[in-house]
Amino acid sequence: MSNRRGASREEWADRIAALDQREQVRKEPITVDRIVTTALRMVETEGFDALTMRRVAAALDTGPASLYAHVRNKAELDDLLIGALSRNVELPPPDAARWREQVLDVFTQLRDQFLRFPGISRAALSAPPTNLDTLRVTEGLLALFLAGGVAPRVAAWTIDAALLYVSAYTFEVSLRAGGVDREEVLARLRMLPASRFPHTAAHVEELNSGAEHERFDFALGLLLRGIA
Amino acid sequence: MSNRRGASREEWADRIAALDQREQVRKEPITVDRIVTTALRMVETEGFDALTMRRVAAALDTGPASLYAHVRNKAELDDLLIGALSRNVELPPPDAARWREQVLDVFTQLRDQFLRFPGISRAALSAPPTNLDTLRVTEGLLALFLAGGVAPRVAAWTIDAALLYVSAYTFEVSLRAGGVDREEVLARLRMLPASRFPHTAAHVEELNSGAEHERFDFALGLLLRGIA
DNA sequence: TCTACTTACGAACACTGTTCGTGTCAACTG
DNA sequence: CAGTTGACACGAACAGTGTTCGTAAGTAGA
Repeated sequence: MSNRRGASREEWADRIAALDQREQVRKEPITVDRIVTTALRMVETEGFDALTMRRVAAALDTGPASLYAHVRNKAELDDLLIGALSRNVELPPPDAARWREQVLDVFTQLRDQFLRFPGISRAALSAPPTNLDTLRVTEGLLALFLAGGVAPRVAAWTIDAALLYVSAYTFEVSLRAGGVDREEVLARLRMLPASRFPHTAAHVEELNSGAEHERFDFALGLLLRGIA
Repeated sequence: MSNRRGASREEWADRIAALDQREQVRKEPITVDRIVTTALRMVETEGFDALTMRRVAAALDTGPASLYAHVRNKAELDDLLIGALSRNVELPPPDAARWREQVLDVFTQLRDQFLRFPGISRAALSAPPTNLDTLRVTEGLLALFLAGGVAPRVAAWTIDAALLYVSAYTFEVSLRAGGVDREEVLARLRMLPASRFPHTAAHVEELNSGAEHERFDFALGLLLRGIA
């Protein structure tokens, strides 16, 4: 069994293999943090649809099975991404005098974070309402509303509505960005028969107007203005 | 070539096979309508996630490839579903005196249609803005707003915001329905440390309140009240 | 009767998330 | 120091997904 030459050969091979392993494989063990940052970079550059367990694993030079030791699910990974994204939102100390302004600022930060990682708002809509990092944001928002003298229930429901709107808005914007362009939509709308779509045809330009985030500001203004 | 006996045998077999075919296969050819109604029933009973090309095909006693002769994509099928759903929405003739009431009614119809087909709001968010059936709904809404004396641009943007909200709201409700129950969420929220989440902890009950569609009515009320 | 054309569909491709069993290494224990 | 334990890594595979290709079959027209 123990041929001395054979053994020394195996040792030899092992040592050579160990040379590469020490420098490449064993250098950086897989951690949750590395998974999340890799996934985030992936979403940022290629969109949420391009985020698959296999591609994250490949970016970490391993197979998909290795990820499941650190992350329960793809859903949990999505949740972690939403958390990491939420941590980028800065919460201002409440200033009762300009609470509406501060609230709008937080929602705008959230909007920009969602747009920075295209398509991730779908994960935000699916995320459980017990994510600690998103709860930090709602806590901060609640502080601003309460400082402004808004009743707790009204504050809670308004925050809820605005968060839903921000998610849906950014989701749609992300879709449009990679899909059909505005000109094509406009051209098709102009083809509508005035007989069946009188008002739409008459106001096509206004329907399709709203550069940048005018519609966003309008909608949030509506929500905040409605509060007593 | 033409052996009479052999020929008659083949004919015989063909006729027997034709007996079954005439009654089963050839009875109902595949059409777009049959695909859509089958898919809708499937979404209604099992949710949008259960809607796959393969399962629709199986319900029609065929393979998935057969669907692609009538429907370009899964995306197009989704679009057709949204169209069929939109056709269920009744548009009232504008009555300037009670336009807000009428608008709320249309959005409520839309909400209930979305909830009737759980998860389909995701398709609604992804649907192109040129779907003729959804344009019919927005045309009807536009008519109501304009009859109420609302400026076209304000009307268009408010409709847009409200549609986004309805989609997001129904999507979330559909998720919660099949997922974690309210009690579990409440229990977890009650565990939050008051040191880090003072306002959230203080108003847990109000945050989680809102039976049925109270939050929905509240949000739409906010949007409509914000209009001059 | 023979041809042209639309429809139907079995099989396969390239993906997806996820699990099982095995391997391999590090650190604690005798 | 030797040996065992336990956590981590991962190749291979499973059951799905949307979609395409090439072929078969049936209907309609000449």
